[in-house]
Amino acid sequence: MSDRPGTIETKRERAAAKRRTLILEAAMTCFLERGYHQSGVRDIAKQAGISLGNLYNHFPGKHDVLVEIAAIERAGLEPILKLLSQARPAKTLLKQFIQKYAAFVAEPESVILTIEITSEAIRKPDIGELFLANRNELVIALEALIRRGIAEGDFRAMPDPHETAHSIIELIDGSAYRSVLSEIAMKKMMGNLKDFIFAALEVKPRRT
Amino acid sequence: MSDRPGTIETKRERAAAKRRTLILEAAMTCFLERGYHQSGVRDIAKQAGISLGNLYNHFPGKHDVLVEIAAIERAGLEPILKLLSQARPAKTLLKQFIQKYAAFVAEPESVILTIEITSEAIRKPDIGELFLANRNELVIALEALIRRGIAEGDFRAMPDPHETAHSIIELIDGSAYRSVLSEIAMKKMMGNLKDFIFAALEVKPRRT
DNA sequence: CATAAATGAACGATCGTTCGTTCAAATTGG
DNA sequence: CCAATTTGAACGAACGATCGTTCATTTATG
Repeated sequence: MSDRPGTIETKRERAAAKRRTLILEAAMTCFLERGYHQSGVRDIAKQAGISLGNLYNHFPGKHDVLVEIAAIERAGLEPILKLLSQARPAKTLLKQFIQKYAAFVAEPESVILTIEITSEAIRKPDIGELFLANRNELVIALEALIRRGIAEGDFRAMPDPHETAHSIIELIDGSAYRSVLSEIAMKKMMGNLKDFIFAALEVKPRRT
Repeated sequence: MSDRPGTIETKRERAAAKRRTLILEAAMTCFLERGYHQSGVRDIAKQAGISLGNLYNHFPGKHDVLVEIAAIERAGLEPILKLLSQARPAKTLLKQFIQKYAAFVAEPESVILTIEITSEAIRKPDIGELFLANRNELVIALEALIRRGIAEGDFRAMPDPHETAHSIIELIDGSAYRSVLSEIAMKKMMGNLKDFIFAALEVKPRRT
């Protein structure tokens, strides 16, 4: 009974993991309030309630904090990915996808963090790749849904379902940005958004 | 003949104006290469080939340089606005608009500057308002074109042409961002882009 | 000669990071 | 099972660099 390395180790690790998430949450708060470049490492440490030096015991540097946040942020897409893989009618699923994805990306937190991350991604390859990888996962899933919809006769045969999937996501993203930057309720945009997307996808016209 | 204030003034003013544009171009170069927050005032001055202090004879501060650049950047939209007000068939005009606007916003310079400006606009109201004002001008013009197209029977009667105009622009912007960030030629996206937009607007389906 | 333009040193603040130190907890030796 | 030892989390002063801005001074111009 002299050594219970597992238990002992996890005790320390648990504490360290707790500190890490504490720092990440603090950093996210700072980045949201002041922006990435305007947030000093001291601000993050103070917000997290720990010392400046200790932050560097948990993260190699400021950049790595943002990388981790970028990873966490897009992890919120998982339930939406789950939704897309269900075996329900394509139209129904697409409608639900638009609703849920729009609600997710129209959160002010999400919009601001995404802009912050995007602007950093221009010159930091690791952040850019992370961003694109997550985006692509979503596009692939949506493309599969569209292809199924075409096969089942719900959607028209469009030239490039992959590009169409991109377009749909870019459309929702754009609306979400605008709703936050112009302070317009996303609710007010949803009607047109669904109408626009379905008009672009459906076989039949709206009723002339 | 001791004073010819008009001539003398304009001579000085011409020189000053030249310096101003020189500084703005230098700043744009810096912001593109390094980003706004990573570009120091010294970098801009050095790039412009003038002294640090002299920059402050022409601009109150760094922030004002970005404001001016934001104004210049979006001034490039004027020819596109002109296009939209022509008296040609709505379909033709829309097609040309998509082509020209896409070509304009898909320039890497344009994308990077826009992201840089957007991320700054979140917390700087004057930049945000400038950005939205220019954007709105474009939307209004496009909305007018869409309404005309509906009246002339080219486009379907959609619930909200203003929102539709927003959607079209957001769609093109989104594609442009992606073409730059993912290093995909905009040309490859144009086909789907036009197809998507026209499918969303047209009265008739594609041919079932 | 008066006035505006141009200069770069200097300012205080803040940046991201490193450092030596402290100290409680974990591990080991007896 | 206690004492000695090792570990690494926590700290905040300190570092050099750079930030945006100001200002006294020099240079050029009308």
